[in-house]
Amino acid sequence: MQTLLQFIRSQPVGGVLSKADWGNNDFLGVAARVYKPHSVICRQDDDDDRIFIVKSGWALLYRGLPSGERQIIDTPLGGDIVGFRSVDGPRFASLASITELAVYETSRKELVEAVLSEGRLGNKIACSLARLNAILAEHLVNVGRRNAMCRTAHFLLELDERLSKAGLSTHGRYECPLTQHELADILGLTTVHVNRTLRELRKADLVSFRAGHVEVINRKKLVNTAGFDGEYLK
Amino acid sequence: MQTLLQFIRSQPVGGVLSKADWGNNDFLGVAARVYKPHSVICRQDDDDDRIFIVKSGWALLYRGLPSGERQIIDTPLGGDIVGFRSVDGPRFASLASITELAVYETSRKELVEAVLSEGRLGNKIACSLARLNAILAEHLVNVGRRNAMCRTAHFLLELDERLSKAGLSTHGRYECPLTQHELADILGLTTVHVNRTLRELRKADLVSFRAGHVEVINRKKLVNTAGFDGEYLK
DNA sequence: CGATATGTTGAATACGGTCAAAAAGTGTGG
DNA sequence: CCACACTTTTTGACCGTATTCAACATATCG
Repeated sequence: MQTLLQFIRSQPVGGVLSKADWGNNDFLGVAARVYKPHSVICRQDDDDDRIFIVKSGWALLYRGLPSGERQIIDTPLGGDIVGFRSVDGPRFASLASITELAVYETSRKELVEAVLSEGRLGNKIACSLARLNAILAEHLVNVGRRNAMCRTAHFLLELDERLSKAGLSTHGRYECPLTQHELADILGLTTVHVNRTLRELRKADLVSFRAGHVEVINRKKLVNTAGFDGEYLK
Repeated sequence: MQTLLQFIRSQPVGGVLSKADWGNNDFLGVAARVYKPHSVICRQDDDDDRIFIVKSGWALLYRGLPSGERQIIDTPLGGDIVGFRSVDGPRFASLASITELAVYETSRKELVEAVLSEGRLGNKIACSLARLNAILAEHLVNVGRRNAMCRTAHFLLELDERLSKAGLSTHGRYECPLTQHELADILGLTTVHVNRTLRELRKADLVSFRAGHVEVINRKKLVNTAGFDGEYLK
């Protein structure tokens, strides 16, 4: 289980902060909160300045369009920062829990103050945002230049890699609470086509996703068809 | 013309750094460099740790795929940071100039050191990365959930907004050195389809892009069809 | 058990891709 | 200034992946 302290001490800052520096849970007005499954934690266009660091559980960060469609930007997992913006103003994405979700909450104001007075935290935040950048860039490549098969394969491998680090995936097997509809909104596809693509991936003995359980069957072939290189997740 | 000092002093840090704090051009081992048009400045998979801050000119940040296709991640413009990663290791994107490109170059090592010792810089970097995040997220929405028309319209409006801030666009008119092929790699389309889409946008009297010159014809209608809201660019 | 969300399948359609060729623009050197 | 090569833009015909629409099956949950 990742705590805020662990987050701050984790790579690449690598434990330069002592426990005494920060305390454990009560550092910079941070509140630990737990949300029920399928709660909306913050809404696009809201004007609060809360910032979240995911402790455990699954969440969705998404943008809704006037047409009613939505694009899921990311599925933040343990240790990920959500909601840090360059300036104050209305949020441009919503955050919702899928499973029960534990988060640390602080405010932009407080976090910026802490960053200003403690360079190590600033560095940690910057690195964390840089990683998120890399993930978003890869999602962009996925949606922009890979077909449904590769795209889906790639995302399932990304999840495997991200969950492995939290000990939530072993030997290519992990629990994934996403529905096919949510998967579609992540991959820029329709629900129907996601369904067909998953069937093909199963038939081709590459990866199986059924009843919330993902199982990588032939990693070599899967990595190859996805064109996956996990370097960007470091 | 945006200088590094201006970048650091710009919103949202807003001039909290005095000129004396940083000097002008010689702060943290920064070298100002100028690249010729169509130079490759750094390559995907290279293992150097250079970081760039764009001073002036147009650049492309892109990822190549095994198939030979590529997805352009962003078109960094004045003040944007390029190449900051969470850890050392091979780059996952290439950077190339389109026009003559002036950049400040430093290294990850030096920048991190500076961030650690000076919170205001850390905050500035974090905010800059947060803004880049928002741009990438919007690109993802664009490619994932908008059709060719909206997508193209949206991107041309984004450029208008970004260039306006640098004084490079007035009254919806700006010079854009991108080829239709490059535009295609940004939008996740083919060159042929970009060509047809631009023709339609022109015929619909929304926006015209010819011979490197963009002209917003009917902003209201254009904003509407694109579903554009520039909030994310702040 | 009935209601609602999720998953599955088929048939028809459309948006954007592929292939191919020509036209227009740009730059270079003789 | 023109000839030549090359890049960029434009257009047409055809094709394919993913969407749309519709119906039904299967979980899930109060």
